[in-house]
Amino acid sequence: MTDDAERRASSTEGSDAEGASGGAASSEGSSNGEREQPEGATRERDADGQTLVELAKRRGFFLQSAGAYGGVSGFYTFGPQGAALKQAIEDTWRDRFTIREGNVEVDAPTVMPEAVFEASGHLDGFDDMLVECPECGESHRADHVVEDNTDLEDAEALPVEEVEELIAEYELVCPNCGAGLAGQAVEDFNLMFATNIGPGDSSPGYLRPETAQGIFVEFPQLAEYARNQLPFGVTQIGRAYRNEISPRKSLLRVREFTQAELELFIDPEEDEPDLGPVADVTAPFYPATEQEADDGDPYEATIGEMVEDGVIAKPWIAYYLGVAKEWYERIGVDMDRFRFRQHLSGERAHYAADCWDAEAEVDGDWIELGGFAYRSDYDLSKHDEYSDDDFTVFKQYDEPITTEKALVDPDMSYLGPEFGGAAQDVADALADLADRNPAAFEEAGEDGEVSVEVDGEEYTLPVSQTDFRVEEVTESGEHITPHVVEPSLGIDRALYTVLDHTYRADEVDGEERAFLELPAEVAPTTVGVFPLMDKDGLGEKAQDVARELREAGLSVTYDDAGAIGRRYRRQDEVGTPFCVTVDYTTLGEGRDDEDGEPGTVTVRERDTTAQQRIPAEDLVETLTALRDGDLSFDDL
RNA sequence: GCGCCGUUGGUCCAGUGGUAGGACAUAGCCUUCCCAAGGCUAGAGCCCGGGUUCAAUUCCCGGACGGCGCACCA
Repeated sequence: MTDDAERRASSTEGSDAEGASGGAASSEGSSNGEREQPEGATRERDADGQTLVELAKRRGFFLQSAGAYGGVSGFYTFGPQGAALKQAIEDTWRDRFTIREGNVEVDAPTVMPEAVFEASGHLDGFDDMLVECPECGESHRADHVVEDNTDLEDAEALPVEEVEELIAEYELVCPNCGAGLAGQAVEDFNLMFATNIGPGDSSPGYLRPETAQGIFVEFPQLAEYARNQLPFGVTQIGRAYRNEISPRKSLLRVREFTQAELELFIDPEEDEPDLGPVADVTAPFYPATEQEADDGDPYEATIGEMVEDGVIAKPWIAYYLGVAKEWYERIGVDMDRFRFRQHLSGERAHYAADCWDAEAEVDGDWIELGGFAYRSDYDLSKHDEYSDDDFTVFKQYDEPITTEKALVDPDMSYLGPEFGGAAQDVADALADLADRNPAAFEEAGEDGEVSVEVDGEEYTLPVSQTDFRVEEVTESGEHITPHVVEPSLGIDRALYTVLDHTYRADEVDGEERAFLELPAEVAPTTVGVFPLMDKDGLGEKAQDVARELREAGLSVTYDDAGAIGRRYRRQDEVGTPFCVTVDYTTLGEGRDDEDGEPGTVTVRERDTTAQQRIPAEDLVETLTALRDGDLSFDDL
């Protein structure tokens, strides 16, 4: 999982002259403009990063943490709006990837012992040595500099001091400018946050750099819960931590973030997905071949086509790309600024057969939103090797297989006195020989002798002492290590992208307006309730309405401060899709009778600012249906 | 981590070697029966530490934080 996308994007699209541009947004006029717009309105899509960060802070989406103490780089606090939005996004992810897929969710600790990360490879893989050139200032991987210029192959495993000595000894130079690196300090850094478990430092622990290991280490028990039936999927939404050298770009590059991951455990020989539900899903794809071609471009295709054409090698990956595309669209990511990009061969981990990233264009750069990797049996095999537990499942054959098998059961009371310390090794060698070459026993006959070699020494003994025999053995199955399919999505980046992609600026009655076109399902607040003015009992009535809506489970904001237009704009800026206003007509005191029936309220839609009058007693039903997408505003 | 630039009410900015001003926002009152209107009023700020100086928000040094570039991103 890399952020190569960022690098690639900024190098091909030119440096984004950042910062100063001030005003909002680039692309004029909206595509997808099926909604009616206020007359004369020009609607701008997309905020620049500065506008968005300012809105986020001012309106309570997110802000840098601990500002009172100078702030700390790479950590953000979600404010009231942001926490609600994040929760809503997580809820839709859970709905789609856990519930609707029939998977189960777990919640593992964020701190785990060192042994877990030895097995996972993070302890070595995340521990890099850097040396900086005194002339040109470029930083290089010190271990790579040593490996590339000496016969040493595993400099990464050496202590920092030794690497420094090696650089001096071989008079190694900067790969960039050729200046000598001798005497330069080699800086050690580990991207994992380290801590101690319990008192003292005898039990080191680390904050997990990804949530996945929390699932992998519990595989033996999780397989038990799944009654050892493949395939089964385990999901987790949780925090992960990486001590990034240089956090950047607001929420897009942070030190603590939320991942939503699914680990699907499959039998690689049996389990294939049903592509039916996603075969017709279209998305922009950017395969490796297109990226490497001089005139290559992303292109639109269906999931089904991509599998048929063999571009997506693994049907399981294709399946989850389809699921993810619909999910991203559901939470408000603009599909005109979205694509699936295949990892280049040099980019993916050695165990990954095929790997695709979901990417979104934000502020002119393509950023990684999530990764879809076929991880084979890599993770489970590693934990099987490093831990005491068994990370396989027993797979029953359709029919039990009965074979003739040559077996020995040597008489240890003979072998012991005869061969002393080598007795056990001799017994093992006999078992091995029987399996490989039973003829050695059969040809010697009951009264013959058989010989095995252990550590270069030949041991000979009578066949009669080995209890050699050929038996029918019935095997009902075998132990296999499941393969893992992993869709892994970053929630924070998704949230930032949604804010960026749903930001709109237009003009209503000559006044500028900024709003978030958030899908009703994820909007932090579903409905704002206002009295037209806070007098003559309007306030009391509106309070009643708000209370009733809250009791029905809707997320409601009540506001009676200032002019009505101001209150609409407040809700627009945090993406509240609907506002309800109680006026004199509601109370049955309408002064001009053109304006609706007594007992009705106005419902105003955020995106068009259009209004409809509906009876107050229908509000719960109507707004719930609007939120859930069972009713469109135009049908009111 | 290196380099360049920056940091002034909630937000965005102006300005100054004698501790600051605006816009928007916010709160209160008045007005107004539907889109940031108007009037009056109020609260709220010079990132932190050190140095120079009679005096530092301002000048110098360091730090933190931010933007950009480089590096890093298993």
